[in-house]
Amino acid sequence: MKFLALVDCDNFYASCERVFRPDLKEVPIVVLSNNDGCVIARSKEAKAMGIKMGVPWFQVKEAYLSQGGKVFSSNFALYGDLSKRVMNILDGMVKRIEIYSIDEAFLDLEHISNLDHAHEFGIYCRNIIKQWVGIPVRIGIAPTKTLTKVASHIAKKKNGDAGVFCLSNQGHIAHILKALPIREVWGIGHNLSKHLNQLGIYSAYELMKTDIRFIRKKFGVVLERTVRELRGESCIQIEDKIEPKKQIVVSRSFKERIDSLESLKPLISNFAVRAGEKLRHEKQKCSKVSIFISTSRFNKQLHHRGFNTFHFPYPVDDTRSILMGADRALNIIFKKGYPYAKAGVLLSQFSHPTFIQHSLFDSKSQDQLKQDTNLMQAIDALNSSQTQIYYASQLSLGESPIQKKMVSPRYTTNWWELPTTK
DNA sequence: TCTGGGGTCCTAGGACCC
DNA sequence: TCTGGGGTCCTAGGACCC
Repeated sequence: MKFLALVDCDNFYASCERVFRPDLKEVPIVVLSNNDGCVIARSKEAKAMGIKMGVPWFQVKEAYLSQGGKVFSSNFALYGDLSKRVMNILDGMVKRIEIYSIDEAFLDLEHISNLDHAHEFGIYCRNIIKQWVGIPVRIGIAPTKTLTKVASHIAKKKNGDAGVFCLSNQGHIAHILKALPIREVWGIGHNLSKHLNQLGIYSAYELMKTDIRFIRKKFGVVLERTVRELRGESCIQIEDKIEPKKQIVVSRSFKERIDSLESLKPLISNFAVRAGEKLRHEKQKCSKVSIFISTSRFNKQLHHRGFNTFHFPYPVDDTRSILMGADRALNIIFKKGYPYAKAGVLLSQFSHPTFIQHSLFDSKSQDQLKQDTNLMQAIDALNSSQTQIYYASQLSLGESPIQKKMVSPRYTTNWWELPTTK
């Protein structure tokens, strides 16, 4: 039998905050989104206090803090670095690994054919990661990706267990799926689960037993794959090659509402500059830049969402072009009198930079294009060091519209913020 | 008063062509 | 000018994920 494993870090952001703060062992921890808006991670203790995922911070703040809970703004420099360390360890243990998200990876256990050995391997992995990085993980082992997700879900529920759960024989799988609501199945979100419930399908077991042609006809190929995977038929492969991105998004909610074009422009410029950096980092060029702006979802009276795309005549990776396109698109969608709460820049339709399609009307010579590339490289190099340089249209330093009041030190990625001992 | 950010895939429908 | 089917390409929108 062939096994896959899903390695999933427990309460990842909260666990990261704990790595350099042993004093916070067993203390409730929550981590907040940008602007300290809502809760995006909770430690086991915070969950036990009834703090829900995604809940607005202001709603729970008082009660939570008064009970001794600890809170952090998100510190992605730290989380990203600790994630890399975990993934590096896993990468050294198997031939094929798919890093699925910042805190999850699928492993191909092709070297293991025996269930007991798979279980032992899981425990070994878990101990090594705990010892070397300090992050607790749980591991689900099963014949398909969807079933490893189920196994990992069970491992989470079974507190005090080894944190490793294997799911292999049909009888055992059926038994587990009977007690699993479809909403918990990977690939079944809020809408699908409502729809399926209306058809009388509530448990993962009932879904698994539903006629596959009916599923395909009524819901399409995506759900069909899920059902097959629940039956133990592997349909979703491990993607161990890193595919180039197909789009890049930079977006933020604002601390305060913005209703003037003059205030919005520098913010959009900031997003566009950041998007350009990401694009060059990916070694891509884009043919489209889109801008979106929207009022708060919760403001029912003054509601407006704008979206517009600027098409470049040929693929670009030059920030100055992106800024120009972004500005044009923004001018088209902006409407006066609306309190905008969020905006973003989206780059898409990528092509590799060595592929240069010349425009009929483009008069730039090879030398000029080369100069542009050099300029961008120079700016990127400066900005990744201590020095920062800005485009005129960007917001000046010190006026960051994003609020982060309770961020922890970047212990592992910044020389000035290394942990110290007394 | 205050409600995240960054992705992917699939499908339906329109434009255009023969 | 109208008639008709079928194919491709593109886009917007909806669903999902962490």
